[in-house]
Amino acid sequence: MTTEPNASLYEPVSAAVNLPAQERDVLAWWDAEKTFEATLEATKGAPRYSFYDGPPFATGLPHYGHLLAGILKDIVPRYWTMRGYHVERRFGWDCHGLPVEQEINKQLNISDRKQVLALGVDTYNEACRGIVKRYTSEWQRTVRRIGRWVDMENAYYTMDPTFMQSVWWVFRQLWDKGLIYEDHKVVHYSIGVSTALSNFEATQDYREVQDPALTVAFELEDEPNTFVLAWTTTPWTLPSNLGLAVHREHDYVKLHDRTTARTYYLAAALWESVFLHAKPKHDASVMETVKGEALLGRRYKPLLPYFAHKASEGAFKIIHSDHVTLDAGTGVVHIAPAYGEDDFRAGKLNGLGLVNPLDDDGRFTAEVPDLEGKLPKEADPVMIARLKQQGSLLRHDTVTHKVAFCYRSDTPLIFRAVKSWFVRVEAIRDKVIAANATTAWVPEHLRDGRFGNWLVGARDWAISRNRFWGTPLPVWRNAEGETVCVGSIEELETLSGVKVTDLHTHFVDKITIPSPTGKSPLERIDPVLDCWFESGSMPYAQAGYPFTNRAVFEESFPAEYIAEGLDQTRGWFYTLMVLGAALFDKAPFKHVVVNGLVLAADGKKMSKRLRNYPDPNELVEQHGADALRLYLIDSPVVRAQEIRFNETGVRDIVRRILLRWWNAYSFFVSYASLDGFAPRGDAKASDNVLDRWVLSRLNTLIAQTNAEMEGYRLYNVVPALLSFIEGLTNTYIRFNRRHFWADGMPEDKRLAFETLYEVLRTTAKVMAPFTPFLAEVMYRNLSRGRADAKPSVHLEAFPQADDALRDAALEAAVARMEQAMLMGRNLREQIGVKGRVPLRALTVIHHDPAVLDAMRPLGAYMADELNVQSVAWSHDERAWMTLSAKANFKKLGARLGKRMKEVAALVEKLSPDDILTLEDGASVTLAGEAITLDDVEIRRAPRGSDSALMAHPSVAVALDPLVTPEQREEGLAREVRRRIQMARKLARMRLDQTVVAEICVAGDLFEAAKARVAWLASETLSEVRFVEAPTGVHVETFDIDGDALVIGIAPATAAG
RNA sequence: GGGCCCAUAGCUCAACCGGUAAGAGCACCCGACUUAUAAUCGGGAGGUUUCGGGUUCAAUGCCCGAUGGGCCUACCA
Repeated sequence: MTTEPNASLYEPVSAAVNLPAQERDVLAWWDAEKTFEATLEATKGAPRYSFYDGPPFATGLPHYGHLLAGILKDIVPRYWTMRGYHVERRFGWDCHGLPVEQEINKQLNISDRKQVLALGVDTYNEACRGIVKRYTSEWQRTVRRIGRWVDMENAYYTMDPTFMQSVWWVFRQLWDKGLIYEDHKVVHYSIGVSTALSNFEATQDYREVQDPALTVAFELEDEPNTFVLAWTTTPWTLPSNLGLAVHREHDYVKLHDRTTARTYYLAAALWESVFLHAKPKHDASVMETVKGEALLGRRYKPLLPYFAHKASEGAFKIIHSDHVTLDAGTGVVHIAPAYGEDDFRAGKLNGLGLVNPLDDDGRFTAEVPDLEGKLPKEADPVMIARLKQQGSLLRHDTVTHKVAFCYRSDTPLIFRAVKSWFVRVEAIRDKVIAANATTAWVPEHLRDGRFGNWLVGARDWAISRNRFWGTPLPVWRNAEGETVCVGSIEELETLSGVKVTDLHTHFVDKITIPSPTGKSPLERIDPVLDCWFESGSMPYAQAGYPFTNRAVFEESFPAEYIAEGLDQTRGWFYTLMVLGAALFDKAPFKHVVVNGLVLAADGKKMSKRLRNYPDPNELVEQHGADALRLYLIDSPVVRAQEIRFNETGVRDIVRRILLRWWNAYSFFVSYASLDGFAPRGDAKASDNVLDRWVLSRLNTLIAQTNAEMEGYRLYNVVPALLSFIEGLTNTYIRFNRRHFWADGMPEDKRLAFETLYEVLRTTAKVMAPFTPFLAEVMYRNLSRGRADAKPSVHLEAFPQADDALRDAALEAAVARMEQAMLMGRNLREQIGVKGRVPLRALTVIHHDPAVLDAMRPLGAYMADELNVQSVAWSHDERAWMTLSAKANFKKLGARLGKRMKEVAALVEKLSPDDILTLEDGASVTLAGEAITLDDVEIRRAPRGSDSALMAHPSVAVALDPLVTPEQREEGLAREVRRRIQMARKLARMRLDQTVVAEICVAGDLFEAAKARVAWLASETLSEVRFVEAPTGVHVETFDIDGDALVIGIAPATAAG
């Protein structure tokens, strides 16, 4: 450091700072200097810290949820970069899937599959491709503005051929492991638009509707005139009935109904509601009760003739199903495997087979001649009439329930089995759970709670979608059933002999693969992959693994860190975990920080229509990105809870943290410039107590911040920072100001500068990951003239705590001092003596002399702050206070258990001598228990005396309340001084300008002022004159406790 | 319907995963200070820790139930 003394080393700093404007300058500078790239360059070759960025859908604009996630995705990588790791950050875009198709459907006015086919899949897909990058520039702007460093230029797109090829590879891996199969899946199906709907689409619109509720009698094969009663709200599914389900553990009754002269089976718990409580009431009586178990396997006559031939294939029997409940109906569920998920599962499990007499438009086929061409809802009345006529309908009621509607065609959705491809998640569930057990979550409970539960209940994952804009399933098949799964572009080229440039359906569907055995050519099957399959493949696909970047992938898998919202439990977290476990038996990430939902200030969802939240861009321009970043990580949202977004909260961060911090910095820069201070780097050499204290606090902050960041507890960072900044401004600078005002550069002043410099520059480094802008500005200015300075704070190493500088006893002593001052001010208020009237003595009381010794160096600060003439120290507590003891419940409770109460009562009766014994370190025996000082809590209370006293567990103080006339007068003189200063200020005199102060005052004030006129003159840089009618460039009249004080200020003449 | 999370001062949040006078900040009222601070500092008021049971020597915290909110999930035919 070879800076010339007296040269102003630092850029001048204004106390009034426009943070957002400053941030914009920093952004421009980062861009110009390519600082982000420089941090990557600087860490090249260092160990990798791997971060995976979950891709957002490219179809919307960024909102607070994205901002929040973006901030979490920035802070952690910045931190680990400063810790010396190489942290690549690559943005990604989720390009495929429904949201994009929907945009295009809206644009092209398309409502169903046929229209797409009519238009041409190539045209359709290219239209989709065309809008994917629509919002990238908005995203880039916002991501940049919040200070997130991420490579958006080389972002991965899930629609890139390299990405899609890796997805194929992932699929092929699963295929080879036998984890892929094709089956039916029961899905929401819209007969209005002849297409299956995704869950997302299907649950958009639930409505209350009334449906028929039929109690239908199925006659048993082997027991004439005996029927099993089943309940259904979908009469149209009855032709497809292939089974009846009971629960094996439920009780069923066989009862005779004289009204219909038949015998029925139904659940014991429900027979009365069916026969007695409803109208018409039947004359029925129970014959016997059996377990459902006893009914299993019994066969019944097909209700309707259409599929009667299925009897030979195992249909028309009574089976067990867990989904049978006793809440409503008869405790017997009619099973139509094609038209319900539970039905499907139960049917499959029991070999009932499957019939599906609906065509793609939802109309009955010729398999059911009576209903041919009818829609399900049209079939209902026909069925009801038929059942009634054939005597199969016991009851016909109506129920009101919620039903999903098609949001496009306004028709109720039905459930219908469609062909679908699956990943056998259930087969590898244990592996997935084991992989999950290796991960660390914030908040912890999610891993085994919400997410863990989800894994435990995981079902096979349906990965195919009958759509167009997505990665095609890489399966080719011919009519004879020969099937090939293709795992790469090259393989497809080899197999087909066709050059492949793009993997979307409108390219690869044209490609056929000749049959290896000379049969008909293999064609690609129809569906595309669920886009969640693609985002789950992201760790492999972003690298193009295994075709490219093998080494990069291997180094970066699994990720050290990911961060997304709580909604990804069922989304990205899940698909990542399933694929990671399936492919590599590994969790693809080690740490995950889960953020909660950002709500508007009114607790509702943020809604563009309601305009119940501030525009993110405007907010950032108003308060700055640093403030937003701190606000968000200091909220419950980083613990996966929701946050009510409050603009005033962001403003508070600016006021409570950023401005205070800035003011400390600007204080330093202005005085350092004034004095030509140039750092030598020897702050440690200072033996000044506050210098040592603030360095200790700084190192404690560093240690805490590292510990919290290593545990990914971002929410603990801001509180520690806040208390540090508070101490820096309100204790360190406030009590140290005099040092900085000294003339010249005495050693103690120089060391104070060194200390403050060290603290500010280090704080900038500590804060760099959190408030990257402000930290950058301060660091760069404070680094001027240093040979070892980096161009940017973000190229610095994150500070490590120097334990040698940490002094817990000193931190405790200063905390006691702060407490003592607080109580001192409070006492002054109690005894009604203002701060300007000096008091004679403050006594600091603590039983431990060592504690007093530690505080002794701080006595001068206390005397000054509390305006007392002397500070006394006393360890004789009993001379000042009455002591009592109370049990330390935590300590004793663990030991004593039930005897706690007894001992606690005895502790409260301890004599002062006993307490003293304890304080001296000896023990006292109570009810046979040895009690030591640690086992009790000493309470202190003032004792009658002429001193005002206040006690706190950490320290007690007493103030001598005596005010002599002398003291009173001095107080009055200070009042006058203050008024002169004020008048000077009002007269706009320069700080160093000598003035003439003409004063008119009477009574005590006059006496006090007159007696100390020389003191007043030197304190206020004035020539004080007592006159009848003050004059000057400014004349001000003050009121001091009812007495008038008139002051006139004029500049002193040059002569003096 | 199921799962998970949440409920503490008017508002936003703490409280060392059972320990005994529940803490901040903002807002409010009063006061002080104003030679770093679009400030700052002190004081005051404000709580049956949503409600009801239970476990325990001890519950804001654990258990059960209720109420309210949120997220996820789900065709009880």
